[in-house]
Amino acid sequence: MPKQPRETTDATAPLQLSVDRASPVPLYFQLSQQLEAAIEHGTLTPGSLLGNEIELAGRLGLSRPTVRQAIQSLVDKGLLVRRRGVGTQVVHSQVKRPLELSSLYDDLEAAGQRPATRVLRNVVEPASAEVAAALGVPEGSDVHLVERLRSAHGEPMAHLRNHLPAGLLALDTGRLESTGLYRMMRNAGITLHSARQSVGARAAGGEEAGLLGEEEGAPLLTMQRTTFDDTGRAVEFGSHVYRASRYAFEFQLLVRP
Amino acid sequence: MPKQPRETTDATAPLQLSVDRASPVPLYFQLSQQLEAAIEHGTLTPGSLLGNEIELAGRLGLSRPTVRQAIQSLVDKGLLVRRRGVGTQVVHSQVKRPLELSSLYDDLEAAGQRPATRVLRNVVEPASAEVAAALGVPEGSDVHLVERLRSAHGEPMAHLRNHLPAGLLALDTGRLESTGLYRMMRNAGITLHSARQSVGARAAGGEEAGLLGEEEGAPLLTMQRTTFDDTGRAVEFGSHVYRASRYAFEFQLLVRP
DNA sequence: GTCAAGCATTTGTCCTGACAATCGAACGAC
DNA sequence: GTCGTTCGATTGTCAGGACAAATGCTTGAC
Repeated sequence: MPKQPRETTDATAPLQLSVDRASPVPLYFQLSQQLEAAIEHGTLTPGSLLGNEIELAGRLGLSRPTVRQAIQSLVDKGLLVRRRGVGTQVVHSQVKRPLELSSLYDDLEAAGQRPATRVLRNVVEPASAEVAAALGVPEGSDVHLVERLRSAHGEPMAHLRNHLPAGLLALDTGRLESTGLYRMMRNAGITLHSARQSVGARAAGGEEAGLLGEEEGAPLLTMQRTTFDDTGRAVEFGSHVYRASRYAFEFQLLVRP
Repeated sequence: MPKQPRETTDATAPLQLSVDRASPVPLYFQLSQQLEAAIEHGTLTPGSLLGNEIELAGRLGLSRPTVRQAIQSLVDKGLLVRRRGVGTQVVHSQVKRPLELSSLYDDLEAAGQRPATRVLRNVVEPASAEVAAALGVPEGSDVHLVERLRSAHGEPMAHLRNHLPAGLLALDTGRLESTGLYRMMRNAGITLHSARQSVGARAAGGEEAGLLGEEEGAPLLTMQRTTFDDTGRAVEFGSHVYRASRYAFEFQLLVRP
């Protein structure tokens, strides 16, 4: 019998895919964005095959490496799975968003909570041993200390203490009260890259209980975090305390093979 | 004046790099491993230039895309930084290990703590609504429930409740007491891929306080986690409670650009 | 009927070649 | 001296081709 092509359900066949070669946006990125949108939107359903790379490249007028680069970026995000001899499938899960360096301000804002910030202290002081070690600066050298109380709906949520290397950023108190620290850093051209975090819990002491509006001894969620930019330089060391009754960390981990 | 080459400190020049074309290990992987080892070992110091890709390719008898693939994998791990027009540098930081899906058992063992596990329950039961939603199975269908108490140095550390889809894994009580759940899953050929976590804190209730050896009302660290394998299937849903006085989560986040 | 071998399909790896975009430094005009 | 300009160096993007390896189905042997 003459060859009968295997019954493949190429889910991209009916899909509107196109690239604009005049655009300055890289071709592989245009393609990966369209595929990601189709997955997000449900046009590409979980488990559906993507159609083989060579045919896809031909249909779009691209080379195979370019198509592969687009697909690979989505595989890295955990949205697609490739299997040799089989094809590329949309991942099967509830998993959607990749992990992000969570910013309390952004988290609250995304939840529609209208965060408010009160700056308690905004000073330059000599670095303690702990801060110096975390930031990788000499002990006793100048570092910024920013201490803030963050609320939502008028209720205190968290007490934030952050140390930053001096001179990294203009830390205007007004801006600190109207936006988040991470956003300020990004706007200053600092690209955040990685962070080392430690999350624990402890009972509230008398002073912080009063500050946060909790009973003494109430459980608090604590986080210490050192954040690094893309050159590996430490740009922030934070010691935060959250009211456990009002906040929990949510995040997603991707395992690198 | 005739061209004077820019003073580049190509740190790879004195480095012993070589690839074995007879090996079944991909060339780019051989190279990336050697570079990673050199970084880990300190032979490649933070901030040092890597030497340009074309020259490196020529020196090793490889093509540029292969070298790029090796370098890219290390960039993805956060060990290297590329800058157009400048070169590729070893990242500058304390950051070394990429993030991992932390396993309490492995964490304790790595810390030399000799973890011990007592299995409190190991049963199959119908899935509650919460568990069914987390695992993506029908409500009321069979799921495994494993409840364990984990100790170190004879002191209880954490109370672990895990739900798994029925039939995924043979959950032998003996093995559960001698190793970790994640290790069992990996040994069964399940490749863990991603996890969605929520970390919070609360005060200990009377029952769990007794179980963990804490006072009632003592702060506890809680974690809920759904883990997915590489096909996006949920393979585990855990609700864990840790003694805040004895444990904190440490992990590292990498930000995807 | 069952199991092994073969085959088509698809991704994985690797090569060569080309041009664009960006960065840093040297150079020159003022 | 200071500020643009130019230029070399380096990574970023893209093309097209070739072969290897794994998978799953089909076919054939027993």
